[in-house]
Amino acid sequence: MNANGDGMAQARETGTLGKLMVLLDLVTHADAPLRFTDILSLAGQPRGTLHRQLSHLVEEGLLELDGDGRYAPGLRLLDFAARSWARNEFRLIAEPHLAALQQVTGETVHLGVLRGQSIIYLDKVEGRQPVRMYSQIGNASPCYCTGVGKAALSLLPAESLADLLAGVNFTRFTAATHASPASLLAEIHEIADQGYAFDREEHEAGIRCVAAPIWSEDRTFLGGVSITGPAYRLSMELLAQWAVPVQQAAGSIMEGMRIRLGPRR
Amino acid sequence: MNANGDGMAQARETGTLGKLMVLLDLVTHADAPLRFTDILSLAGQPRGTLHRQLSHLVEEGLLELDGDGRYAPGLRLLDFAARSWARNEFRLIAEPHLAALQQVTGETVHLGVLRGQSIIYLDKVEGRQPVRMYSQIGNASPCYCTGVGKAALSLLPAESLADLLAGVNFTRFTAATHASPASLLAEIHEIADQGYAFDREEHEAGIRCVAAPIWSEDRTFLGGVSITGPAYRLSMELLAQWAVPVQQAAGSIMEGMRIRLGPRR
DNA sequence: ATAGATTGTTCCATTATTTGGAACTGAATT
DNA sequence: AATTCAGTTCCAAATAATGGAACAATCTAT
Repeated sequence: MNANGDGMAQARETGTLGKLMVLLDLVTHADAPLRFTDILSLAGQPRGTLHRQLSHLVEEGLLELDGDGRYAPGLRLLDFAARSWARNEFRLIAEPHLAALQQVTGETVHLGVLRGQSIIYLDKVEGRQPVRMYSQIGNASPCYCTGVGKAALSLLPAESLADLLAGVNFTRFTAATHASPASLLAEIHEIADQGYAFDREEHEAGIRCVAAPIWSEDRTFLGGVSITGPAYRLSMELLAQWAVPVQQAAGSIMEGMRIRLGPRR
Repeated sequence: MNANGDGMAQARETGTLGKLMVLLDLVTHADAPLRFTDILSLAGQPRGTLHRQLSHLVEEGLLELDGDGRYAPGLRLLDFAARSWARNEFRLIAEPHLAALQQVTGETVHLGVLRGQSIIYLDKVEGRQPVRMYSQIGNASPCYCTGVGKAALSLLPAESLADLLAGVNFTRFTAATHASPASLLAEIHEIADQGYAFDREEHEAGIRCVAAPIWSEDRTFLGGVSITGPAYRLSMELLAQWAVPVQQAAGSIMEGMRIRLGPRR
């Protein structure tokens, strides 16, 4: 049934929009296109209501309904996202610095921002092979097991950090994934001291990274840059050496933001 | 089925959602982030109403409000789009055929779908240099001046075509852009006969392409594949030769759809 | 083929949300 | 200090969303 697991996280105050977003989330997070009845049981809404809601989403192009009555994410989302990405100021500022960092290390470079409890990857510069485009960009990953995520968390004041972690559901992706707030907190203090973070195969087995935090003057904006690669090629010693160039890249990006965005607020 | 006998074009029946989408459109189509007052004048809504609507969009992450009170597209759109793209069945089916076509010609290959009066580019395989990711993917381009667009239009029955063109605003991007439905219609008949379409620098000066149409059995789904490149390298003679491989790729993709999606619809 | 179950769609009185005018706050400008 | 301008909050009235129930269209198992 509507086994929502832990607690009611849906205390949104966005009225009609909030209800529709829950549906959009359901459909876009599903592994395969959903039938009307699938959504019915997941959303727990009356049939009539759900039918109208889905119709509206389809009419607006946010969902698509195929001939077999299956609902899939709509292509209008792509159009919105393309614009959102192309004009994103932070990404535009960071772009050249990411490319430079990739040149120096030869490995894949990521740029991410903290949104809620997730890191959203805004850009990626890969080494050899051509990019499979949305492979990582736009992806929302957990903050507690990614380099960029932990770097961003290390910037938060203790109280906000506690609040944020209280809502996190710790999924163990690998043997190295932090399983509780306690062990994560200890590492985050360390990260705050040294100014960079590692991902020791915590999100994906065989993948390591080193990341440095990026923040705005008022600490409203939290994100990071990282260098990622396979563990067989990236020893922990090598990663530790790369902490310096990653921090420098982060510094350059912050400088770029200061200049471009001005001394506001 | 649109049993809409009378031609109420713009009257969307999506209630609250429709109004919010207008705002999202405004903000994502703007050249720069908009202030509250900018949106106020564009949207023509009462202040109180607009304020609540924008707040809801921000709270849901569809818009972002920076410290200077400027509204920009939200990053949640990226997350939605990444999923929408990654799981898109049509794109997954077409992917290998696009790569093959790129190998044969060495030029950039595009995959697009007709949505309303626009072509939305779903994928892109580039020749040499690494892809700048959202450069084209997700982009919505006019149907009347792109190869994929004209190929898709050539599949429409006369009446639907007339209806669609009635709503098109013919912007002349270059000297070669069709300026009226009349000249476009003539070319579309030709395209329908021969089974492929050219873009003779109609959208962007110096850029040519040849495209072949793709459709589902019931002609509900219309799209196309194209090979695009600079005019100095792609003579019209060369493009004409490539009509064959492009049509073959389109055929393979349609075959893939038939197998994967079954004889339904 | 037929009955019965399942799935999807439409209707409409009730209920809840949205609306929009107006009054309020705070910052920038004169 | 006075005046505009930009943004926010409030609440009765207008409007849209809700959800139960009836209806229609498919599927499934005799």
